[in-house]
Amino acid sequence: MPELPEVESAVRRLRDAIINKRIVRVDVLHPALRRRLSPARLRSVRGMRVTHVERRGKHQLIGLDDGRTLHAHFRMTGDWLIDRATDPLPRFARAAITLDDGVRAVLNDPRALSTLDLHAANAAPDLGLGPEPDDPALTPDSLLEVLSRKRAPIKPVLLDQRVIAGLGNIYAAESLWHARISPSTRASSLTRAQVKRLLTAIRRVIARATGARYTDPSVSRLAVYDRAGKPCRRCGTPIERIVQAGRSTYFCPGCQE
DNA sequence: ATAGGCCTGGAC
DNA sequence: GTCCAGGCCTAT
Repeated sequence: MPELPEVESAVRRLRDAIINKRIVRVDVLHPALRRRLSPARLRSVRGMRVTHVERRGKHQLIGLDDGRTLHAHFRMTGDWLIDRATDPLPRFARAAITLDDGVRAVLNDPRALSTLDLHAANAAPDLGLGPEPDDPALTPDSLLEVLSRKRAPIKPVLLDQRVIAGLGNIYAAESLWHARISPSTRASSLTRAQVKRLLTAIRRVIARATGARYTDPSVSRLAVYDRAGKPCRRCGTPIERIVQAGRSTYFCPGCQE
């Protein structure tokens, strides 16, 4: 599910479900969660009240009233499903947090790659993130400056969360298509005009996806992602799929320079 | 920069 | 069966 827009949607639903409530029960339902913390430690959030729920990039930070922070990351296929403690658990439930009013937030994740971490009070985690796409401090010039030091192709650079927080494989490709920039262009060789178009495109793509109703990044409204062989919506040239840094990249060889 | 690993399901 | 997957870390 989850790039910035989908995580933002999930955070909003989670916030509505748990803010200012007390956690009365925590269920750890998949052994892979142990990779980050023991079930006993995760269960130690029982009894805490939720003070805030925030998103940073693709990370989710859940503030507890003892000062600790529960830190969730969906990786590839995670999502929050909000239901009631009396409901049957969803098929891919990996953890469940029950609140004092009977509402339950279920971490549902078919691939079980999601992570939950717990940070001590007064220990704000360093997430290693660059600016959010809508950060006013992010400007064509600041982005140009960062990209000028990157020798890799622009597409994998856009996946580097230290450059811009929250972009993932789909919206990086979509943004490059909108900006008419080839994903193979060396980041440091982008012109200022191209960087300006790219930033505008990123903001448009993210804003539009964030406003969309959460289902999946509904394939039909995507310009290039997963459209290999299909005609470019702008120039008709068949969309190509290549692999960069181990990830699929979709682009139009006809109108992306 | 690339490959492999984490996990599992779905499409073919 | 095989391949692919919206993320990200570690090792080579």
